[in-house]
Amino acid sequence: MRYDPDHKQQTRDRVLRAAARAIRDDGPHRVAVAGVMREAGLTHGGFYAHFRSKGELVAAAITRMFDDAFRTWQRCSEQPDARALADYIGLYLSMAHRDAPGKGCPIAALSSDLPRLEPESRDAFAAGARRLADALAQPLGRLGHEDADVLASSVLAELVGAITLARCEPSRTRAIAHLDASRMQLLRRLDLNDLPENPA
Amino acid sequence: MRYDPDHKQQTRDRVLRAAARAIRDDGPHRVAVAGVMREAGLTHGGFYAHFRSKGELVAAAITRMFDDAFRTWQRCSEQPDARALADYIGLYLSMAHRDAPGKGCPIAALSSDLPRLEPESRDAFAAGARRLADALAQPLGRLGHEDADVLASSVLAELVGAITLARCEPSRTRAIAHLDASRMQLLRRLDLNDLPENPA
DNA sequence: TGTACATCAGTGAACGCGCGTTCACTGATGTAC
DNA sequence: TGTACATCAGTGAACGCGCGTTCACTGATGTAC
Repeated sequence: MRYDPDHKQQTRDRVLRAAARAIRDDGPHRVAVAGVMREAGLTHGGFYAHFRSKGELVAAAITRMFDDAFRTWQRCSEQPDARALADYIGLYLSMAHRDAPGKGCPIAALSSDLPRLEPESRDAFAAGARRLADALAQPLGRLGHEDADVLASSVLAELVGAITLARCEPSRTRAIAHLDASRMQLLRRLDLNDLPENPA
Repeated sequence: MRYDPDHKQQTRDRVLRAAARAIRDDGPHRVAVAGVMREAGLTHGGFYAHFRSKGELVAAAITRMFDDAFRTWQRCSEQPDARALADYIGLYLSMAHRDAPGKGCPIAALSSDLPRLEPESRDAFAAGARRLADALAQPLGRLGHEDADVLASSVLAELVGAITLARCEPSRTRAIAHLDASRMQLLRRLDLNDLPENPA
């Protein structure tokens, strides 16, 4: 081994990170291999030393996005259940999230591209989405909600839909209205309205 | 005028119909002008007699999609308010809708492509989405819900999100579970559970 | 009614461009001696 | 410690392909006489 054994792995990671952002921002079909490599500080020719094809990159990047998304949830879930849910809803339905698809939830960022991707990517995506839905169900169950799985699916649906509507709306005022509407309805549905205001 | 004065208009309509389906199924960036023209029974060269650019086609097709989507709602809304809402929710959250993005709701079919489109298309899209949200608010208001606009936004978000989750899920069983979960939650939220079963 | 003609919707070859992919090469690195 | 060397991550020119767009042309049509 001529180079640090971690060297290649680190490069691959840089490429993946660049891809995960670019794919969410520009869509899997508009992202170009050369552009991703450039963002990672490399030239396009070296790409195939790390991935067998663009499709393989997309699938790997999707897995990575969901790992990041799950980490966001985990940070919230270090708090008590009600607080965790309310905080996650607040983060998810924020204008910061609306304005930065490249750093946000892969479901919202890639939803309509998904049916058009290769099976490899679709499976990575489905696994990530299930993991997130399952994670949300746990505090809901502990808080005494019946059919926590059903409720979690419904909550995730409203989160995804609300950020989608907010992103489709060029007017910032109206985008905020969509986010606020779903936040209010979700907090009411989940009985989280009596929480003290979050300083963050 | 050598041809029937409607002739060119009819051709343009055929192209638009083909584009509206293809754009929803394959995404605006994967749709090729030549393919749309072929589906309309023409060759690609004639395209520019009808549209100034592919971007103009996409914007016009988006307007058309929302006209179709709005007509679906209007058919439901010929019934009493509660029935109209329940039927629309049932149609929207059906596996038939999940399996045919090309004939379904443009918001769900194009959501993540939208931030990447030209302003012309974005504006056509926003106008269509507002029209649908406003339409849903009316029966909700008449049924006595406070803040009908807020509720309509929240309902539309859950509809869009649920069909999105169902389309991201390769397993049909799990896709049905997502649709059922949101249908149950929506009917409960809107107090539509005591309606007699719909024969359709 | 019949014929020559003007119109213009539609045709298809051609263009430049960006993309995914390949491949012969480079040069920085750690190792063997 | 110093030098020759083998490795291999990364380079960049080149490829074929599909796409959006252009344009000179065709031929079916209704009209003028």
